[in-house]
Amino acid sequence: MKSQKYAVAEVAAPVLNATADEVAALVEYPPQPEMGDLALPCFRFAKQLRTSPQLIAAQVAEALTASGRFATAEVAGAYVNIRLNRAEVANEFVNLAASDPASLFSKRRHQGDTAAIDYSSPNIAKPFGVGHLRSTMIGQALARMMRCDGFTVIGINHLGDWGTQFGKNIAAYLRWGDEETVRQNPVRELLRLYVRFHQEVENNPELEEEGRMWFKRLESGDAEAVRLWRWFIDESLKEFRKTYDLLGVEFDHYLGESFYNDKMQAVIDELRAKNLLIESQGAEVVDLSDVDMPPCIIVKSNGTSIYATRDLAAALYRHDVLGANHLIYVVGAEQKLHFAQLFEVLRRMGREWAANCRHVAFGLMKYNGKRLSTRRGQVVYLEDVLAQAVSEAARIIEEKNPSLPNKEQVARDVGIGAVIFNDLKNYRLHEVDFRFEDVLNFDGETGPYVQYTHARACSVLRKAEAESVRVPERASFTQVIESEWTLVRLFAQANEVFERALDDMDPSQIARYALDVSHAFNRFYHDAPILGAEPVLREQRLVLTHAVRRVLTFSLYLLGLKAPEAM
RNA sequence: GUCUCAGUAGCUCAGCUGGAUAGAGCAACAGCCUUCUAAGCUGUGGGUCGGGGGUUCGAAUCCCUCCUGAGACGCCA
Repeated sequence: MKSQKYAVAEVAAPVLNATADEVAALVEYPPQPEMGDLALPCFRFAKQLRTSPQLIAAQVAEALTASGRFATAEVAGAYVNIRLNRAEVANEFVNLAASDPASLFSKRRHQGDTAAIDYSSPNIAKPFGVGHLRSTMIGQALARMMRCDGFTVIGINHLGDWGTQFGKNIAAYLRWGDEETVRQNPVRELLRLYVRFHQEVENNPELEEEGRMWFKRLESGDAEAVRLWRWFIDESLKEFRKTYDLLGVEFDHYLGESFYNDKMQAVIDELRAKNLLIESQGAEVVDLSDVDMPPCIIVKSNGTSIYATRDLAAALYRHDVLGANHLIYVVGAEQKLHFAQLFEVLRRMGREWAANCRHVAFGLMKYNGKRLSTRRGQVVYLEDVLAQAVSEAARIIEEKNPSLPNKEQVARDVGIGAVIFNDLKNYRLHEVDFRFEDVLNFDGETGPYVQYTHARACSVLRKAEAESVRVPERASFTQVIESEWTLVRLFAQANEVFERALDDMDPSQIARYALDVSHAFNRFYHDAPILGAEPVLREQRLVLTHAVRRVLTFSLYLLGLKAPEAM
């Protein structure tokens, strides 16, 4: 709709003694569609032009009408309400949506840029819970959105595969575990041992020392410690990959924290060489008091490094070795300060690309209003949630469409889609309270609703084919009824929605858009015959249906959902 | 204590860089399948936009203040 806003602005600007860009920024959508397609409020020109806003609006309306570029331009108080030439706009956007939905959304503003996105990043030997869905799916959606906007995207799974917890894991395993049980159910068994460790430590404090001892051995390369550690990683990854396969999530690199063990000294050396390190309470830190931030600890008082050092090494690796000039971190909001410090230190190290680093924070996932504690063994496994959603989808298919071919696959696509969409539809910074009743409800503003709408559109197109009705590549629109026009307007807004979603790093805006298109199509489907319309109208409506189908497929793709053709 | 984020209908949330009577979904109730998939469509009820100030022609939106909740605040990541 940008081009239409600008067209209005071009004509109105001379009347308002302002530039077209200034005016274009003021053009908005009227609250009620009956008022018009676009509106220009004229209040703020009153002072400069020394006339009433109403009079200014009248002059603007006159100029817009005289230009002949719009269907109507009417005054309503201080507003000018503009109606567009429906057939013209429909010809432009419906045909574009039908032929090339990616171009409908994106102008590929970032051709030539490379972005490394850090997302999902679960901890080894810990469960993959519902909480990990957030980083995983927001990251996956952003990866696709950024790729669509021209970025070369590098997806990185920054696995938590290092730290003192592995000393505890090893100690607990050696005391109470056995190979066979772990092999059968690695993550659940390792968690059980880990939880037991924390329980027993209450009465038996020397266990802590045992854990520390095993981590020291691991650090110094002790064969037994390294063997067990690697084994935990392998077993955990096998399970994680199963979940990623279900979700359809992919990474270019699995690079755990341990990968940077030998890359941190260089960071420390560089910071020291650049005189950024100062001694403080026995530790070495970068002082950030001049930007009102607490110091960033680089070397602990016991001489070892810390996560900030590791993250600096990882950032340098992503830029210098992987060639990324934009670094994106899809990590919980609780690490906000840490990333602010990290980016500030990078800037002080002279890395001008620090300005392109972004922490895409998200709110905590709670369960029945409570925070889950892995350490206490409170976990809702994502694989259990997905399985329940899939069986609910299967149940509904059995009830509504038992003759559907490919039932199992569709149940998977829909059930998993419901879980993903439920997570992506809300603003990422909000905390989400995970509740099965919400996730397993497939009515209303849900993934299955969008998928169902897509399947409906597919069904019409299939039926056309079966009746040997040709669906042309493009149509020439003549008359456009209200319910069609709502769809056309949405297509015309796709680019604005997409760019805002990307600038805000907010997939929920794509999800809302898909819901809007779905609702508009369902209304159209209900109101107007498609196949039953007379030939000229039938042709337009089939192209419109095809456009809806492609726009929904594309939106669902961006969000990481499958688009079954029947359900 | 300081900082950050959030507070909109019974519940879950939209509301774009301030703009016209604050919108959806769920839940409740009432309609719509001899016609392209009813996982749909339509309608009804439901709101002092946390409270109070301020800026403005105009504030859910910006500023101040208070209340509530969450998170962060040096050797976990």
